[in-house]
Amino acid sequence: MHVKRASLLAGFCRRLEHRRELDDVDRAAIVALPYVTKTLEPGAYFVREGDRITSCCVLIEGFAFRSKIIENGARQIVSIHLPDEALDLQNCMLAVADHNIQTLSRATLAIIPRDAIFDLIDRHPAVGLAMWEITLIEASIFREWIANIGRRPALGRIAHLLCEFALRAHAINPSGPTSCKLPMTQEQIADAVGLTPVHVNRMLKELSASGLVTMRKGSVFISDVDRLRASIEFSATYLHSAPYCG
Amino acid sequence: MHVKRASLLAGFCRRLEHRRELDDVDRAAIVALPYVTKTLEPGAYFVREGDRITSCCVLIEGFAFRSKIIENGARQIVSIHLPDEALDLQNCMLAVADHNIQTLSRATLAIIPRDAIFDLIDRHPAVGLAMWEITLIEASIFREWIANIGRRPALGRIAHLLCEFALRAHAINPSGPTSCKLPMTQEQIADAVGLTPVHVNRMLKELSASGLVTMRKGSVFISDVDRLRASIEFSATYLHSAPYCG
DNA sequence: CGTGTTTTTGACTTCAGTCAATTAAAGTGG
DNA sequence: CCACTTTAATTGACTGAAGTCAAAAACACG
Repeated sequence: MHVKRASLLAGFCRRLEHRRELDDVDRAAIVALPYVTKTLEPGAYFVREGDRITSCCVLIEGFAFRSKIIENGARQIVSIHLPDEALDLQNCMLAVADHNIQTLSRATLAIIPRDAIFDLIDRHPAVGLAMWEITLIEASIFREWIANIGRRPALGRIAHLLCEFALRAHAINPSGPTSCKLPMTQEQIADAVGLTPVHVNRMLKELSASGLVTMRKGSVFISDVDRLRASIEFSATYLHSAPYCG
Repeated sequence: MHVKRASLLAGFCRRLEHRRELDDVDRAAIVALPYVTKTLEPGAYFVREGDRITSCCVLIEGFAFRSKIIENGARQIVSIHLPDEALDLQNCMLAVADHNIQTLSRATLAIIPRDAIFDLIDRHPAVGLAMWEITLIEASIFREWIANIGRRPALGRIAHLLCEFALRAHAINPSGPTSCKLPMTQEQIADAVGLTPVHVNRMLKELSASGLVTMRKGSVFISDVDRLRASIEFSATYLHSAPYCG
């Protein structure tokens, strides 16, 4: 029997199918997308604000985040990305980047030429719709972050971030454990929730004292997701997600 | 000569064309979209978190905003809408609303059945792409709001909100004056920038003392947009907008 | 081991929140 | 047109959550 090497885009394809029913032709087209892979060290930039975008990256392995730098030099992280997510559909469609994209951990990407994406959308409307929906869910997450940063106290903000990450991570691998590791330093968490690293440290220690998380080696381990969720009355509707996320 | 009554969607159509070249057939299809109009009083809700969405509204006249309510009852406004903008393409595509939509001032809407939108996208891919781009720009604005709330001090946050509004308002009517009226109470501004009404009042008085704004009757008048922009080094790249907004 | 992050701590400051009362506007009805 | 109600804006005194600074400890890693 002939074994065909699986495209690294299979996971991405699965994510799309999650949103919209695709047929074999659609699936084949996604998996046949041309790409080159690249592996980056933690913290490496691969898109900077102002860049003209000529390709669209799918995160194959590892974690990444997007950020903005404001006038005074402060950084705000605006989203965190898990494997099999498209990192800059947003930038790609709009041609010029309005934010930076960086790796969190060591990560490998599949870099797809912009034209190939447009071509795919053109020939496979269902795929285009699925991609649109994915960007809409990202927008929903942005809204939740606005509310998180704008209206929740420090402890709740951090807990919310951790919950969201834990749920999204679990959604990738529903059969796995619910506890998980978020590979972010306290400084990065601070930049994601609009606090200072010192204050994040104080709050994390509180969560740690309640046995909800532990910290080690530039990562936070979320040990008791359920209790963490309950403690902040976390609602996952904004993730518009598959059943196991509701 | 036969005069055809113009569709109220002409402005919306123009907005789409701004993003993507459309042909006469596309244009005709947009303008021919079925709709009913509705006029709402200030503060009226027309979508609530959790609603199942069966239609998509275009704001014809007046202003509107979207908001979320968190566990403790606090409200966070996540976006502000101007005439000719689609108010819930986002919700519409995702079927269930993750946030509320309310009018700011008295407003009239064109309510378009969801199916008609899907049909339009289906038959006119260029229109679909233009709509997608519009939702992507909204996402870019969400990111900027995250950075605004997360990393700017109170005065800068408010000034940024005012600048953004002034620019977007001016973009609708480039020949008009740059000064403009934002029909929001100080409490609403507070909910948009993640502050308390009391503190917004203090900051607004500072801006007012510098001659940048005046307040009257539940509205803020932005009198000197250029100086306001300069004072916070406002950059409009995130609006991905037509030349006159850059 | 030594070096550079990352985390932790403590003392101190400040920006923004809270509370509560006052004033000012806008709208209503007689 | 004026009392009457309501909503929005304003003020001042006080509090407190989060920021700042700076130094020490703890890792992680070559």
